Amino acid sequence: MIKRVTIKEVAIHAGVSYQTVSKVLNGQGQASKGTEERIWFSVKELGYVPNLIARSLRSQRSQLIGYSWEPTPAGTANPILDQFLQSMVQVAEEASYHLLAFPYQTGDRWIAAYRDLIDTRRVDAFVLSSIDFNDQRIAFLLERNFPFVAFGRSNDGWQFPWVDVDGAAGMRLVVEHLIAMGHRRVGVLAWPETSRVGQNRIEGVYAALKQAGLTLPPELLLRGEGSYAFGNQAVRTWLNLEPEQRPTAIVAFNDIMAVGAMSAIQASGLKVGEEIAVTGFDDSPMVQYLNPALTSISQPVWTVGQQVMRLLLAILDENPPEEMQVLLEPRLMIRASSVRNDTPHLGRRPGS
Amino acid sequence: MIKRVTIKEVAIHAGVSYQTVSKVLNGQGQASKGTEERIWFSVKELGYVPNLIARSLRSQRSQLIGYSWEPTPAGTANPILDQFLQSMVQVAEEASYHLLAFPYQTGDRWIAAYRDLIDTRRVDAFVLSSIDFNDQRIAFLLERNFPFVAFGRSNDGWQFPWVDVDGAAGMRLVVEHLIAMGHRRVGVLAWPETSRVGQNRIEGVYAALKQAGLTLPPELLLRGEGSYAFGNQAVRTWLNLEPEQRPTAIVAFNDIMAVGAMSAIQASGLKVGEEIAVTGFDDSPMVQYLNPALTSISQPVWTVGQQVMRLLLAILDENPPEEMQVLLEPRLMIRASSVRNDTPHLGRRPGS
DNA sequence: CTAGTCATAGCGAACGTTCGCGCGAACGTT
DNA sequence: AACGTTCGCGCGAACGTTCGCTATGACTAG
Repeated sequence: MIKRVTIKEVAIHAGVSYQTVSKVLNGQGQASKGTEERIWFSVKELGYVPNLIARSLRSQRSQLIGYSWEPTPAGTANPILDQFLQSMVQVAEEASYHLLAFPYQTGDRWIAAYRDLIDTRRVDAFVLSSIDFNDQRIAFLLERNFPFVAFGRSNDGWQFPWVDVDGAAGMRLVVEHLIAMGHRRVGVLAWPETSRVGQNRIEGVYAALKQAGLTLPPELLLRGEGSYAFGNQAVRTWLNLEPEQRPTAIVAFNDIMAVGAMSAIQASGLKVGEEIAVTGFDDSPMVQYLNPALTSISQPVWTVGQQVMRLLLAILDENPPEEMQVLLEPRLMIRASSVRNDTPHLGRRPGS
Repeated sequence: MIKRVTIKEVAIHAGVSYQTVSKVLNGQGQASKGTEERIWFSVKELGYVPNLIARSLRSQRSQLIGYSWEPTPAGTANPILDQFLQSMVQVAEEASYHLLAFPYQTGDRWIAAYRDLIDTRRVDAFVLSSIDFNDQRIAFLLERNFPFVAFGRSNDGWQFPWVDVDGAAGMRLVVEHLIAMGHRRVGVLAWPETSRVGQNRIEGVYAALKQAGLTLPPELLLRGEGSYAFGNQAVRTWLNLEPEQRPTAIVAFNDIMAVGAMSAIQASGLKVGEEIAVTGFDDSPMVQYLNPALTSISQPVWTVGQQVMRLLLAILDENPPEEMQVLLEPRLMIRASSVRNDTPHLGRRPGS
């Protein structure tokens, strides 16, 4: 590798001390018009670029933001990773920060990962995702007073900066839509009770039902790990009920369960959309191409990523905004899986 | 933030010079058993962790590897990003390297991004993906003699380290499978001729056909941008041909085109799998749950990521292996979309 | 005319490491 | 007893910056 040109060589070339070059470069304005010009000329001439590591050593800032995320289990996709990363990286770069990816650790080894990155001064802050109740990462970082922003909420008692999508609002949209389509018995494929995200979403379901004077019978609420198999099995159970006991619409907390549900319905000879409505959550890229296309909730992932990073940069800049909590609205994507053919046009175009 | 403990404080605590501490820490073995123990004790006692930035400044290595990837267009998913990143990050960490993500740039602004990261000494190497013919990133890095490893091949004339999946082999597997299922007219939904990946794959198709004494009539080869719409439209065209002119099997170069194809077939009242076979490429997570499940080619993404990183680390370690080019075999996932119900069991279980 | 102010620029030090050199003591050899 | 080797460790310097203090000269105000 070629020898790099340093600030000292620029100084010699411009006939000043290297400290003066530094000042001009950082706009400290302690130089006459003439020397300033000479220095800038030398910089161009020699192709000088400041060494970020030396700068970091001096400033005690790495300009790096650590992020680690839960790998998706085999056979499932992470529908938001790409956008989330791209949006964060883009915003970060404008402030000459970069994202440092580090391995996800299970058990209690994650703590060593975070601690090491802090102690070695490798990162200035963290971004967290997949937040749950009593999230120990948050407890840890709060205790160490180390900067971070979370994608997702945790315990109500904890004060920390987060950006989240309003899952309750999303479910309200879905359920209101289904009620508008004439459904009265809605089956819900939900998360385990321990899930913070799941609790939020189920509240939205209850709220929308209540507003319409409806209830959710216990047998129409099934909780599971969000797999195809679970969705499929759950719906088979429901289809074995007496016809008037069956749900006429099924609301799944993710797309993959919805797909499992659709499959079970179709296997029983019923028509999804026509006879039983199905909805998902996340609006995974492929669901618009299913047959029928799946109604789903689309999260504003790009905005989430941007906001997370903007918030974090503001905090790092010692310039935190008033509002450290940002709640974003999801969008309902109405498609054929929840609309009967004889239903009039709804205003929102399905399919995109 | 709390004041960090430095090597000098350890030295004072252990009653030696800080340089001696450094030597013990790096196993230079210039210390007696006694002092060594004292130093280690002090390290534990004070909770000393070396400052990576200072170390970097001295060693002129950032221990960071830059990676930037093409964002997927809206409505499509990146089926391999998660695994690719996770596998790389995991291997990198074992050698105390980390991955630095930076924004993807279009036009010719990408060059500034790579140049800056090199010039500011922010990264020690790069990983490249989405490689094509005459890839200017490769030309640039080769010229600057800057370390990198590519996921994908480029011009045959260029010598550089890469890891790739044998797309030709993948297509041979698919086509041989279809031929074994009795198909003689295979329609191909391919990439544009300018695509390096596409060229490789189409060669596999030709090879398999030739071996079976078959040919690919020009009208059964359509090239496009890999979208649902393209796959859908192309198949509609084919279905308008005279019955004996139609393909009985359709091979798509990605899953989303295959889904478009399936949709067109089903819309025409034909049965996918039974009457027309369809296959995809990438084995995107959801395709196993389609109805019928889609036969596809699965890339060993995890292995690719590991090999890319191992190769890169070996190069950075000045210890490059003999073989700087690694070609990995994909797997054919046979599912219902390419198998008639009356076909005997095939040995490989569909569905996973 | 003198004292104070301001613009300009230089200098020393520091950030936290690692590396190479060299010194003194202990040890073994003749 | 004199000499060479080895071991253990300290010291100075360097990596490439930035920051704060100070020195110089010119200009301004009283």
